[in-house]
Amino acid sequence: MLLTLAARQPFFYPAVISSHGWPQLAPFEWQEGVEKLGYVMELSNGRVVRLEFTPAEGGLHVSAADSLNPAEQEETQNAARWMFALDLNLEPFYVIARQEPKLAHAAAGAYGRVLRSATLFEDVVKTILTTNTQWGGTKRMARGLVEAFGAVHPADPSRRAFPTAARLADLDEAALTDGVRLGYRAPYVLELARRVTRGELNLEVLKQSDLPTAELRKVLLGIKGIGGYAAAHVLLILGRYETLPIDSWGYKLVSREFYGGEPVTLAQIEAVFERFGDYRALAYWFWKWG
DNA sequence: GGTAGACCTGGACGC
DNA sequence: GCGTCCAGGTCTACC
Repeated sequence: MLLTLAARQPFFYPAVISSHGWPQLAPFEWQEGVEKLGYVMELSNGRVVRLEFTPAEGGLHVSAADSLNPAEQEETQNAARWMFALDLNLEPFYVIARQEPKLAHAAAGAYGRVLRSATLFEDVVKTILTTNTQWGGTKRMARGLVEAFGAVHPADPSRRAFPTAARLADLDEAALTDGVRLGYRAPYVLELARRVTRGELNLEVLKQSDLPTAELRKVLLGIKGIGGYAAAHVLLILGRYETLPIDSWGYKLVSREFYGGEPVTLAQIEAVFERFGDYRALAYWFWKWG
């Protein structure tokens, strides 16, 4: 199966790939040199497919070795549109970016789309895995979850999808601490999976939510393990850019760039980016540091 | 509302 | 090989 999906212009495939570290997290599989992003996805009917994303003229190619029926094709297509934010209109951001030398590259190179996973559940879990650990730890934990609990691709048992909330909800905590070594994050992931499975928290509706960003942020902060940084990161994924996802590295960058290396507070960082209004998180995320 | 300490892991380092 | 220290956000208890 090969689909060609048109993107709202401007669209630049490498800009999405390099938007953050997600291509390095299972079940993504980035193939350097051939510009190919693999992804194993469990469809709503339980079927596991392996997709490959490559750049196309004006958009994105989505290919699968598996043959898909029309409903499966539609689900795959919708997932790809979401993951690459093909319909996102970033022109208001580019208008701002063109006026700031440190952001001009973003407008010229169509930066601003942030790669997403197929489900918001997967992205929230991965965001929890980025907290209070180094990047190597995040990769290890994501890989561990996929290898231990992801649904197997039938034609290639070495490849698995990201585990669904329902699959994780059935586990006991020891499976996540002793098995995947999530550490103290294990109860957070477990509680999130159980809330989603019980229907107490519907993350997927947040993708299209009309809630004001402040309300959306409250919902995210209600998830154990999601604090200020993580909520802002999930909001960035959702296309809400009013809050800044500042981690400890971000403090260092802003300190060096704007405050002569002196220690800075979050309020000082927010003051720097306030002038970018509703697009301040994109301005921070794609700022040309140094 | 602000702050201190605990949480857990892997890596770096010294012995 | 072993022990110690540190980095990395969030939670909870406390003020």
